[in-house]
Amino acid sequence: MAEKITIYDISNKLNISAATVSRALNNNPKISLKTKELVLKTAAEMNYKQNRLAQALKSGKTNNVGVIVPYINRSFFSSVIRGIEEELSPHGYHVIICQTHEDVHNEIEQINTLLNTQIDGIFMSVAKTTQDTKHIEKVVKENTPLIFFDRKKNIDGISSVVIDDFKGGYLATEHLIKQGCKKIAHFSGDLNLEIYRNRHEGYLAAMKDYDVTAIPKFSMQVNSKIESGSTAINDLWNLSEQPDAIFSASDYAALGAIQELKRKGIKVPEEVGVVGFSNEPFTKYMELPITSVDQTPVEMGRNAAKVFLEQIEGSKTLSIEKKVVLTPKLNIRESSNRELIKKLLVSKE
Amino acid sequence: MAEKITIYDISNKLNISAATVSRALNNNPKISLKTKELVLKTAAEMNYKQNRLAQALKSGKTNNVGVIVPYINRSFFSSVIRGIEEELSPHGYHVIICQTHEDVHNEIEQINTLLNTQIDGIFMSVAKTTQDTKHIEKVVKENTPLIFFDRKKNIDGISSVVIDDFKGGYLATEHLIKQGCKKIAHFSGDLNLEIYRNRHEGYLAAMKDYDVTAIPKFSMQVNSKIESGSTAINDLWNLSEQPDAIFSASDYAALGAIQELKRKGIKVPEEVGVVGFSNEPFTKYMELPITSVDQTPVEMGRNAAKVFLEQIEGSKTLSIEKKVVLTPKLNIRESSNRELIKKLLVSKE
DNA sequence: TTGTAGGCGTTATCAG
DNA sequence: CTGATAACGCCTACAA
Repeated sequence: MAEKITIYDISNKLNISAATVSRALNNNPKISLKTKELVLKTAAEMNYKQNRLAQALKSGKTNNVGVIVPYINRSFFSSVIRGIEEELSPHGYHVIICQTHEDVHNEIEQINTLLNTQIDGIFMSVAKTTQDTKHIEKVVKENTPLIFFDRKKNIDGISSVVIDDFKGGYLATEHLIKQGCKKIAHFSGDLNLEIYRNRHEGYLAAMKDYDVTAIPKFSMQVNSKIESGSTAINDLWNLSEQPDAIFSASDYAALGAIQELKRKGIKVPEEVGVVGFSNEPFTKYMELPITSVDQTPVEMGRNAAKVFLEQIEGSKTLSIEKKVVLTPKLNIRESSNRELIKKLLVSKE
Repeated sequence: MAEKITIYDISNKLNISAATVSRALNNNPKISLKTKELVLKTAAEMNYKQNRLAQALKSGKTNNVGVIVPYINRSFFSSVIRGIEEELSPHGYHVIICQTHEDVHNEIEQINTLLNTQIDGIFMSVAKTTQDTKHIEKVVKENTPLIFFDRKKNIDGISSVVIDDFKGGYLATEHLIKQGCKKIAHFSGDLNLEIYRNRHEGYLAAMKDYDVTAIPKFSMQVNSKIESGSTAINDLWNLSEQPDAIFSASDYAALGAIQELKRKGIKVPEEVGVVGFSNEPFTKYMELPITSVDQTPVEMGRNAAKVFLEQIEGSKTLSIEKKVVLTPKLNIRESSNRELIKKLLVSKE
């Protein structure tokens, strides 16, 4: 049962032409109100459903967009996708997701199959291993709108939505300085990635602006892993002098640092303040909640979607490259909040 | 530039028919190796891309599936989606995501637009507010494969993949009993939902099997929120007697419980053991890591995908309803592990 | 206002 | 083995 019914089925039943049915269904002005209502009524009765596929083939527009991310179940990425979906869904778009597993080869593959499916646009955060960008440039050449979010490459004509990582690094460091920290260490990620370079530079700039000496040995490259954070602390504590604060470009490394400091009997934040980056869900649930820079992922997704919509509304030929930079938000929690701790201690006495 | 090129462009250039080109491209046996290779070569040169849309219109198969979840950025759901994507992607399917925001109206809307787009199948976890299931039955009537995961409704002919919530509840409770707990409380979720009823029954069954008295007042309905967990603890501590363990059907409520117990100066797990449910990422990062029942979401997604594949391979008419029940996994951590704590204490002395 | 006809890109059928 | 043709379901000039 439930044969697919088409506009022809309706037109036969009503003894009118399929064209008329089509017009009635599409609010075409060139049609009498009477026939229109009749068509609409019988369409509903016959349980007619528009075949968006045929429509898409005709119009060259599928109303589908693709989103390419490393892993869909990372909190950050799934939140961006949520933002994209929520912004685009009211406009009739569907979101197709693809994972690269941080592998360029998958990235290339995904882009190709997405183009085959005739999506109307692509949103992507490039894989860590992506160096060559021919596959990405190809998308632009085919006139398919492409929008980078978070992890981007600098390619002419491609819009992007990112957060101001420099500012994020600056805010985090400034906050630690204002808490009275004088010797602030920085755990950076892979400095080949722009985002980590920017966070690092934000850190250095804040140190400079507030006349705090940035000790070179205190800038360490640390993976985004709990163990790496612990190891880094041990490395630091093998030096001749130790920091009184850590600004980590990763929440996981920040967590590892806190765990290791605790093992060493060092008090956080009294002796060492810690700030992380990304505002991973776990940071706020900890017994000692971790201060972290929020990348506002849902907002990022929404903005990327808006850029896309503007891009397809605008004239096709004139595709303006738009660079949106969102301001990160510092969520101050106990791991860095000396004032709060002091108050708590006083109130307990 | 980059005009869309079709098989006709290739056929013109080669002075052969489009049909032959099509055959060459599709590994059709009825074609000479020579022409086939020629076509393949020039197709590559001309940068030809198959239009999957036209193919889909012709074949009635889009190679797209839809996944409907309450929120895509919940750890559990995004992990299920990951599993679905990873299992289906090698088979050439794309995954379209939809969110219901726990609202039936959105659910109905999403199902309709998905059907319009001619997807090949739907995966879904129903919204909490869903009572009436006409919109879901409609999908089956249209012969579109539908597979429930986690939150299902009992509808004839619909396959589902869930975890054995009863067993999850049983395992958690059994574990607490084996840790020496005698008065175990249970925080259940909304008992209108099957999953929570099953967890509750698992709890009761374990208590019975081990001859531990289940005190009715210790079975409480608690929301999946941190504050609700805290409140529940306060309620319990206003009773004439208190539990020595909590099995919470929610990790968030478990966390709230632990926080409140700590505020009261009650030691976890020495005085009160706590077990949660879902294995949310944060549970293992806590200073006191929380024991929790893992729902193996990625596996759930993979299995749902497999059921789908079987269903479309099999004859269309004979759609067998398949019920897959996965075994949950108890991750024992410090919040319930008295043995571990004892050892740690001894080693410290 | 309505009908006719052609085409979107592909594939399947039927001749040749 | 290859070519012509129709068809998938819809939309849109153009004609009536």
